[in-house]
Formats: sequence, C-alpha cells, structure tokens
Amino acid sequence: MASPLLDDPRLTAVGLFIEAHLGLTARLAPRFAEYGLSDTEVEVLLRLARTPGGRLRMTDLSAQTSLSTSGITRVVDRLERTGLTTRVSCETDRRGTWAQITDSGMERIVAVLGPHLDDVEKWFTGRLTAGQLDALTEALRIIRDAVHPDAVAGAADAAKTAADNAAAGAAAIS
Amino acid sequence: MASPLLDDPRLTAVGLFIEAHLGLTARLAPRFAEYGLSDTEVEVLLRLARTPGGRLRMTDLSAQTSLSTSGITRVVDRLERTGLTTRVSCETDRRGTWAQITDSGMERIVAVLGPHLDDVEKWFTGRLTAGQLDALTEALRIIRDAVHPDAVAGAADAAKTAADNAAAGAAAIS
DNA sequence: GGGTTACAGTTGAAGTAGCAATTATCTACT
DNA sequence: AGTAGATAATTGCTACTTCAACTGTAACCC
Repeated sequence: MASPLLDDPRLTAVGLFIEAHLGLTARLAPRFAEYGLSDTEVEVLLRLARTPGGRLRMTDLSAQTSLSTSGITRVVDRLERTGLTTRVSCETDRRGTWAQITDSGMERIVAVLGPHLDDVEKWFTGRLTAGQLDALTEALRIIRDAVHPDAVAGAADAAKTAADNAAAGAAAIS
Repeated sequence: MASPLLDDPRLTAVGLFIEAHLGLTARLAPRFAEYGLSDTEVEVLLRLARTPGGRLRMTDLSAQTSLSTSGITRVVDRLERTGLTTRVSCETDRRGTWAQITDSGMERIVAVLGPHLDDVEKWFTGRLTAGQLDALTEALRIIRDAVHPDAVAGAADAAKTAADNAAAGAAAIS
C-alpha cells in the first residue's frame, strides 16, 4: 500500500525548508505586531526605506514582494491610513502611482529593525557557524535566482527607478 | 536619513530565505492544482499517508502542520467533501476524531507525488551539488529544531499514535 | 490622426486563515 | 461519587489575499 515515494529524501528536504520557514516567520511576527505592523507591511516599508528617494511604483512593489498588484493596493491603503506611506501620482505616466514612505514610516521601520535583528540573530543567524551561514546563503541564492527571476529583473528596473528618483530630487522625500 | 540597519547582512539572509521559499512554493503549487489539491491539502494528505494506519487525530494534524485546529477542521471538511478523507470517531476518547485517509485519497496523493518530485528536482534539489544540498539540509534542520520544537514533541506523540494504530489493526484502513 | 492593443491601478466577489467562544468529554483530587 | 479544571473539536466573526472585471492612460501601427 505505502508508496516508496512517500519517503523520498527530496520530500524530506522540501519539508524541512517549509517547516523552518514557517517556524522562523512565526517567531519573528510577534515583534512586528508589537510595533503595530504585519509582516507584509514590514516587507513593503523595508523595500521603500531601502530605495533612494523612499518611493516605488505600485507595480514594482508587487514584483519585489509576495503580493499581487491587488494586494499591494490594499497594503498601501492600510499603510496610508496609519500615515506610514503616501500616494504620489506619477508626473510622467499618469496611470502610475508612487508609494512614498513618510518620515513617520521611516521612523517606525527603523525602530522595529533593531529588535527585529536581535530576533533574527536569536532564531536564525546566531544558531549557525559562519561557515554554515555562508553555505546556507549561497544555496538559498541559487534557489532564489532559479525560482524568482522577477527579483533580478526587478533589480534592473530598480536601477532605472533610482535614476528617476535622483532626477526628481530630494524635495519630495516627505 | 538612511539607517545602517537597513543594509545589515542578516536582513539580507532572512530576505533570501523568505524569497526562496516563496518562489519555490509558487513553482510547486500549480502541480497540486492540476490534481485538484491545494498545498495545505497536500500537506495533510501526506501526513496521513505516511502514518501507519493512515489516520491522525485532528490535534496531531494541527501540531504537525502549519494550521490551527480550526484550520484543520476546515481542511478536513474540504477533503471529506471530495472523498479523500473520512472522519472516524475515537473509541477510547469520545472527544477525539481521527482523520482517516481513504483509498481514493491515497491514490491521489501517490499520483501527484511523482510529478511533484520532478518539480522539486527541477527547482530545488537538482540545482545544488550533493555537498550544497547536505549543507543546506543540515542548516535548515538546526533552524527548524530551534523554531519549531512542536515538531519534535509531535514526533514523540506520533510514536504513541502509531502504537494505537497498530493496536486498532488493519481493519479500519479504508 | 484614429484605432487597436497593452498596461497601471483599483474594486467587487469569493475563498482561506486565525482568534475567541462554545460544547462535550476526560482527568484528577477530595 | 462529585466537582473543578483541562482538553478535543467545532463554529461565528473578522481580516487578508487572490482572481477577474473595470477605468483611465500610454504606445504602437496604419
């Protein structure tokens, strides 16, 4: 009755991957909640905070995160409602909208980042030797590049976006 | 304005982890859908299929998967509606319910497993050298054991459950 | 230029998840 | 035996996400 496939080591490997991810994110989420954020909101704020100019098009956000454009619309709705981001309409393409992180948003994400990194250290990076961490990171990068090419394409777009942002100047930062 | 924390390498490591996981599961899901299953349903069927006797208490399923007991109730509802599992009331504890995989459920999970493993090979294990895969697995196991101790405790319970199942005999298998 | 096609973002509807409350049952203590 | 507290499973409610449909704008091609 039992198929040998049920015990395939590849199945164990994926299972381990999924369990580790699930458990880790479950450990990290409470800290975000403490600062009034969900993991999705942190992801969006982080992307914006790391982008020169602090803003990104809705579509770019969608490509860089785990969310559909529809999902992005709604996260940005929530973030805007709490004053952490603002929508800025795009001058050169009137279909477009920038999601712009506000000063308040930047303060919030920077505030949560310290404790968050402590959590990461405690549950993830601190559990591994430097060699193990390097090996893990390398393997993850290979997988990521294979399964999520958009992130790479998005990086190319990001360069263009950064250039646009630079052109737009610092006046619009908040 | 930009905090140095925004570029912390630990942040990159977690990000890579999350992106790789997200991308991988996104690549694997369409195959499940092809067989009329969601990833949650596959997870539940797989746990049942691997358990001697093909059945597990709702609570055990909850501990071993990514779902709350409430979530398990609903997944098993769906699986039961499509005839892939059945509920069997527990003789020795009348509060309890077994989720029992049916012949149909077993056929379905075994059928999807072959193509699924091909996908896993294509997007995950096949991209890494044997050494890289070992290193990855080892690191993941360390993380998993740290963040998801329930899985270990659940294993102890599973031994007990297996004993119960053996006692119940083969008559109830389908 | 005028029309077709593609794209950015939003919205409505539906599905899936968790939390908290509820019911039924078990365990332990006196 | 009887009561108090824990536990198993389910259900109501709410929040979040996606898919598909829609609006407005841009790009292309004749």
